[in-house]
Amino acid sequence: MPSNTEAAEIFRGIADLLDVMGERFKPEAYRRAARSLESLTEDLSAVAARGELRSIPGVGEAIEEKLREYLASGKIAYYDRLRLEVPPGVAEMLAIPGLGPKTARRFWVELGIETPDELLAALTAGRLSGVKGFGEKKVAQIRSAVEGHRAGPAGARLPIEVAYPIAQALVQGLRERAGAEQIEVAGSFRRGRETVGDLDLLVTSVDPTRAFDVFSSLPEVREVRLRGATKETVLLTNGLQVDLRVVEPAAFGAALQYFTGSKDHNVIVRSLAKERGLRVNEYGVYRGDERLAGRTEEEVYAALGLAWIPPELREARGEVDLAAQGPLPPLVSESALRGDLHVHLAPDAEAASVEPLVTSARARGLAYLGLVAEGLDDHGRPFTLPSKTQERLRKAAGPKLRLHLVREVDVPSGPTSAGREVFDWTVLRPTSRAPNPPPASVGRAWSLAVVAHVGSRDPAGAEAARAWIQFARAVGTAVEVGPGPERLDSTWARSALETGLSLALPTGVEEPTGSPTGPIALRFARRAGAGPGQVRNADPHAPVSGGRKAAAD
DNA sequence: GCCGTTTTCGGCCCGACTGTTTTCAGTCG
Repeated sequence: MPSNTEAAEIFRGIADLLDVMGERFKPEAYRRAARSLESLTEDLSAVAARGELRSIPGVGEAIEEKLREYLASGKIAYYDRLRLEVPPGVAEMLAIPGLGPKTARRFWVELGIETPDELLAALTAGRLSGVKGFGEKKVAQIRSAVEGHRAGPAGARLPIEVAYPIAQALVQGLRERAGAEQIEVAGSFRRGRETVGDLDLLVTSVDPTRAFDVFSSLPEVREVRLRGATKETVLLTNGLQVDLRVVEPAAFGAALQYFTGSKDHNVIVRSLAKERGLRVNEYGVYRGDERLAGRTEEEVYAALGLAWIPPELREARGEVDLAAQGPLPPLVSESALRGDLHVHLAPDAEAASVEPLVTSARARGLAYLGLVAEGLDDHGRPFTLPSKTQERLRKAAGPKLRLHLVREVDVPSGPTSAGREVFDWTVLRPTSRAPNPPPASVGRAWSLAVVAHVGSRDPAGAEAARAWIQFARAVGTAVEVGPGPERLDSTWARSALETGLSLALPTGVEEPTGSPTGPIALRFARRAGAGPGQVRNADPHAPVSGGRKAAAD
């Protein structure tokens, strides 16, 4: 079964092989097409059926043809041919840090080394000593990199919810001890991508050396990879790579813009600058030698005639063209969230203290909570919130925080309509990975519902997600978006918004302060382009009082 | 191989860092 992901993988494979063959621009062209395919919300075959493959950024005549071939046969002959020319182990060597296409090619052509294993053997046998360009240090560096590569697949991307607390700890450490003034985590972390390959930290400081010293002595840091005048790269104990850059305040905005990316976004921004006789780099926007902007991102975009673009949208999906026409429509923000539609108390809620939940809800400025009063606990056992606990909660909440009772129902196996009068709304929880939603008529038995607990991180999950989004559309419910394998990510959020659905965002109100659920869910929604009007819990009124129209669809 | 209200040909981001070098090549982001 052809898939967008597989097509992207093939293109990346082609790019690697072309790299080794010494091609200059083709590899990047194939990689660009691969990135586009991955960010497509729609299935490739559907785009092909409409004859619109060429509308995908980076897809031209030649790549369109290869995509058609792939959809028809599952294969691309060009790729197979390249693989005959270049031994697969040579391309694999590109995955070794510090070893690029030029070096891999030299190993292959000049020394007959075709795999990482053969490279290690050659190093051990001393075959590289005396070879031009390979001094003692270089040999040691390559050896260490090859061994690291063999030990495990380094550089696996981390889910953002795993990276989030790490980033927070690093930022806090730097802020407290390094005398850093402005600190920001840039890169794909700031764009709110589902996974991050590394972290890019950016600080302003009058004393870069001190910042680097403090940074490399943080408990999370295992080793320093490199240190220059403006940049330090370290490896954390968990293997994550982190870059720290120190810039002067006058360039902070430009550096932040530059290192937030994405790559494709920056290419577009820079070529636009060129058209206008300007030049953009990480220090600022320049006309000749004159720096026009650099202190803030707003300033940088403005100097190019653009409105500021939220980081989550910087993915080269037309956002630059929009920003050239005027301010972008506002995205949902933390302060826009007025309630949480789906809050769980711990299963032993009878004993649990309810005050932290109420305090946390107030701190977040929430006006209402939809508390799951009946459903299944983490182990799938039926669970009812004791009425005593409900009472304690109501008392603690007071008049400003409204409590609503919510029922969480397994679909399609759970009950249908009984109990409507007791509960204010229903959370639909598809049974694990069920790709088979019930008919929409069943779903309409609820006055309002939120589809939650739909994951999408594997092919089976993706199929289920597609089906449940269709179901939600037919029923007129919102779908929950957020981090973790049990929620829809930003790509699915975009897909849901495109079909006219609204989103439900968890605020993380029931979790300890600083937990990543709320902020990440918000980033995913923003990444999908959601405005406040498209988020159900950005409505100041709980869905029961003002939102029955939502069920009408 | 892609792309185009200056181009259907001739561009394609560019600066930091390292190592091996005596002025630069390779890699990375």
